[in-house]
Amino acid sequence: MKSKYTTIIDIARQLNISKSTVSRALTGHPNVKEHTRKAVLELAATMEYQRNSLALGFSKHTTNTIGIMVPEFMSTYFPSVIVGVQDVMQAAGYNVVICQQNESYESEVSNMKLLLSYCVDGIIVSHTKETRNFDHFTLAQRRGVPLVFFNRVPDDMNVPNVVVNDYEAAFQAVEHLIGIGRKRIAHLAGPESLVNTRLRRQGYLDALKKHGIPYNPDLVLSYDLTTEKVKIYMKHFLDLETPPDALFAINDPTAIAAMEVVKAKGLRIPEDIAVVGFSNDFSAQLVYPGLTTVAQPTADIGRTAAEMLLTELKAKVKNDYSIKKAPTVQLPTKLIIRESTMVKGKVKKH
Amino acid sequence: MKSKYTTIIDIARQLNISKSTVSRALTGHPNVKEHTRKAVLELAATMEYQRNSLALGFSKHTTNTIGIMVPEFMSTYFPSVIVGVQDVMQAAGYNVVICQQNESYESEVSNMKLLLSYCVDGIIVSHTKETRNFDHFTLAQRRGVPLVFFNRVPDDMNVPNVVVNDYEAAFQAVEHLIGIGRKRIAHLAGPESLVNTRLRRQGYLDALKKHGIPYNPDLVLSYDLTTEKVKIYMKHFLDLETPPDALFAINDPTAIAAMEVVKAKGLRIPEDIAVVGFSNDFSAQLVYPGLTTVAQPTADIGRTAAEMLLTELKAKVKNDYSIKKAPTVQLPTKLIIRESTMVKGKVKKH
DNA sequence: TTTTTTCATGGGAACGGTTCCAATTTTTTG
DNA sequence: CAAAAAATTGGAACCGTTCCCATGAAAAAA
Repeated sequence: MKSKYTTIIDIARQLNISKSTVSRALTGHPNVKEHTRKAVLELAATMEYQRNSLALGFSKHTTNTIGIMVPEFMSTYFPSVIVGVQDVMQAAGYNVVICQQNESYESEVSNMKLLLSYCVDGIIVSHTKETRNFDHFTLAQRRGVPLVFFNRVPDDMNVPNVVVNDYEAAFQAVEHLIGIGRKRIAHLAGPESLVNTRLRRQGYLDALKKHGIPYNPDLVLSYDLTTEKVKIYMKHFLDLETPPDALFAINDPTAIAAMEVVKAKGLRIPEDIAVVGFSNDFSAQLVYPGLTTVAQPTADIGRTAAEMLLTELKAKVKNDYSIKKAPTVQLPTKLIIRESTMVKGKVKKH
Repeated sequence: MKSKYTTIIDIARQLNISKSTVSRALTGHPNVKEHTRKAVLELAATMEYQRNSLALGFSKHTTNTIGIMVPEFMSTYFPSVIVGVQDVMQAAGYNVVICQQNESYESEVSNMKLLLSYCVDGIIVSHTKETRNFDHFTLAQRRGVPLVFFNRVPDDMNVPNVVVNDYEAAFQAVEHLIGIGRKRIAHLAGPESLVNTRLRRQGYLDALKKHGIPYNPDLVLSYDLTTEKVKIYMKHFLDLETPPDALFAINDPTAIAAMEVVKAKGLRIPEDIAVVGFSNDFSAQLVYPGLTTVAQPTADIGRTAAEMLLTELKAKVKNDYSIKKAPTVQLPTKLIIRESTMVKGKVKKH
């Protein structure tokens, strides 16, 4: 049995015209007689004709589709970036397919191959916490498929990217903790592989230095972003001879998991330990007490990344393969102060 | 300039053999001399050959890729279903692409066309709250592309689906509210278009009936699942002459938004108003007070849907287009009782 | 050694669409 | 009304891969 799909050949046969004419009629080519065009369009509708994108992409080597790949989406950060991306790309007439690596390097490589083998026109991506080898990304570049990174950006690739000033934001966050009188500020950092980890930690270190607080290596731990580890490390902090009086966490899930430990131990937030997170996840406002955190303009990050990709796509069409420095856009963050760092009476009442 | 992609023809030319042999060597066909196979594989590696899935899918009319489409992913429900789906499908050797409708019918139709035009082998889907016309889904069926629905299932389509017993779960949730002595139980229902809305409301109604509580239409409002509306409707409930003493919300985001209103008004939860949500979103345990809710086995829902799709795909290969009733799998829910309905002293201390 | 079978390879059609070029028809112009 | 120009249409190549069929070579059987 033949395929159930209607093809332009089926239409051509029925109308006794050539498939070229059918193709022209369907794509809106000017040189088709009105009468013919109408007949084709009508028959196409009744036969439920739908253009085969595989055949099209195959022959044109371009698909009008872009991919976005995110390492996870259990927090609201990545989903909301995606919504921003879809916003812009759909308005520009592009389709968007989403891939998720589940924080697995292997998954990332295979998703990348999937996207490339389907000839997407461009890819917006944030890499996993495991990624140390970037060959699968440079491959895309060699193939002429433009990439735009956001949030997690490989530091030795010349590639357009959208980020926030992690260093500055972390600096401010820690300065805020110092401002409310904290001296023993612990830091739960992320995996070394992420730029964010390094930048935020540097911000932490420099804020301490500026205010004359000596750096205490016992109070800084890098970890792999799994909930179990937070619990272990936070317990470790609390069991120190002189435990910390504040925590700056690499992100909100970390902060929230740490808060659980603090509360379970019967300590008060912020009185005993003030806590600051990062990214202003939706849950930051829900948790008790409300979590002070660095807000990122997630939807804007998505929109900006999408616009940068559109620029790349246009440049590519014009064959403008200039080997200049790839653009970086830095969007502003904002420290959102909530109860987890409000000491003087001003605690939200429930 | 030629395409930057390496093709089997490039390899064939370099090795001075035919493309058929190259193809066979690459796909692991048995009838290739070991010597030849090795040469091909080596050259393919050095030339960074990567099979063009468009050409492949185009010629075979099957792509080894499935699509999953979800209406939104700002809550943890859908992302965690997706993870379950990926789990099973990747193990079965399938690629997974994700689409998001953003609760827009238009987006749903265009995503559906996108997936079909890319010849995905099957689609797992939950429709938007706006969807009333299901032609874009029956089209897939007519094309022989198997569908599996979950959570939001069109009620007049004979299609495999994975659900929970919304009716029973709602019944239990409301019975629980009655059990703690509530008589004026309000219900914020979802849009009429969703089966879930209707089933959960029926559960609500029948629980009231069973316990001899007369149904009060003033206490039931259907709404469109937008946060602004919750606020308006919840205020409306609280301004009633005799306001409700409990709320059963269609889902957790609704419950949480409603709780905001209650707290802003200075009322206590659960003393003045007890609240129950649905789905056990990650935020349900974070919000203060902890939200009583109906837990759904999200990852299992995803895994089950994926397995059903695999069954469909196998049946299709065997040409087993039996026109029997499509299977429905109902997975168990569990009422998670938290502080938002704990009256007798047992309130979690912070 | 001859015949048969198996193995390895090459050739070419097919998949569905676009696009260029040539051919035909229609329209315009002289 | 014939010639030129423009509009419309058909034919064929092309995109990368698989797969069927044919062919030739090598191995096994007679």
